[in-house]
Amino acid sequence: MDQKADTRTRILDIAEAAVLEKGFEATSIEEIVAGAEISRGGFFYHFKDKNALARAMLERYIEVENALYDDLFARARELNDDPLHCMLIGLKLLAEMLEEMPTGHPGCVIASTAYQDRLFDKGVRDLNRKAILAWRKRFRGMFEEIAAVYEPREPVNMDALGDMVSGVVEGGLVLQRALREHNNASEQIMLFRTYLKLLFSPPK
Amino acid sequence: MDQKADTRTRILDIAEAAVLEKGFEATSIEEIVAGAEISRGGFFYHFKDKNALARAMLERYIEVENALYDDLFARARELNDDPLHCMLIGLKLLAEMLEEMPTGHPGCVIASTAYQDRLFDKGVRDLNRKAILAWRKRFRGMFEEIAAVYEPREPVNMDALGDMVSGVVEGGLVLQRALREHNNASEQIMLFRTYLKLLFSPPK
DNA sequence: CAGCAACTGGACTCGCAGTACAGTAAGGAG
DNA sequence: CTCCTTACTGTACTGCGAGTCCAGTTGCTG
Repeated sequence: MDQKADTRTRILDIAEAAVLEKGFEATSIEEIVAGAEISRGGFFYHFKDKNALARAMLERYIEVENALYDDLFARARELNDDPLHCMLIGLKLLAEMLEEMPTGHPGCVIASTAYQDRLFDKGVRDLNRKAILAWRKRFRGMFEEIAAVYEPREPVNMDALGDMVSGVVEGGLVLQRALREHNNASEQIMLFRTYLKLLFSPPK
Repeated sequence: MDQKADTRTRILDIAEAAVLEKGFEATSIEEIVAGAEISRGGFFYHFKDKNALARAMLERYIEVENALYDDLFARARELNDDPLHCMLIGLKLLAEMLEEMPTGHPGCVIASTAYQDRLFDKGVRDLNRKAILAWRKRFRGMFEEIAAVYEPREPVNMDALGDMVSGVVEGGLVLQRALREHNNASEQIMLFRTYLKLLFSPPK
């Protein structure tokens, strides 16, 4: 029972590392079982097929990411109670965190899943979708708090602005992957921060 | 000779449509040859392997994309000679174009390639990289022209700002794919436009 | 008519996903 | 102490898709 949890987690760890490095499709089950030191039979005991693995990975990843955002903005809130400054500090922390991550942060998982769409079943795609919608809601809420204090200088769609956080991170990660540079994502976040500063500049 | 060009193009057309719809890995050669009405042998006559196909697709796509940007911003320039307004009009045109594209525009190809990295050889990855660097240069140049007339209100890294055009488009397309909505990319571009408006607001 | 370009078609290898199932070691419930 | 379940191991097999090899065909071209 405990064994089960251990092995399952070990499979997920190994699979996640491999998938982040080279993509889902390029990661063979053979390789995962070798890394986790189990048999092929053992793998299929835990996961019905590769789809089930993808689903479990996504679920775990989304939880981690949410906890990370919770933590990041909680720390930011402690540093400054103003919603705008809290957001700016949170994004700064996010940018710093991204820079410290050597081989690109997990955000990839979302884009990766999105781009291999047909490889996955409906369950996986829905999970992906829900995670992004949750982030939209989260950031939209924060931007509305800000807008209650700072009148935006230009009219903006709050849903789209919420999405822009995810979009800028994902876009930055795409650039980073393709360019094989290491700080594009954090630079993009820093630019997004200057946007917010300009958008919400004078308090009401 | 003409036949060759025809068939090659037909293969590329079919492959591109399939890859955009469901990803490179999920597109089998079997399916491509069925669509192009040739034999498997015929396919391998034109392309050494799937990698060569990917490379050819990317080359073609990058050319099309560059031509598209040339055209878009040339039209924008005709409408307004001021560099800032030219950029704003160009982005508006880009956003409109993206909205009119039913199943996501080719931009995907870049992200798609980036996320299936290890599947491809160095040639493909380098092509991808060069294309993004070319866009960085292109937009950076345009932003410098703008900055010569409009002092930026906040200090920004011009390379990063250039990348932000690609990043916002790619990020928007990731969202669009994952959410199965249809105008996220164009909305993100419109938000980026308001950023530029705010950043370069008062003329020197 | 020779020769090359542009194929067709079939047979084969290989790697990987997934199935099937028989067997086993360890721990708890009765 | 035995029975049962959980968490596996190990092997053997199917099926698919990529990629190779190659012999043969068709059509234009010098």
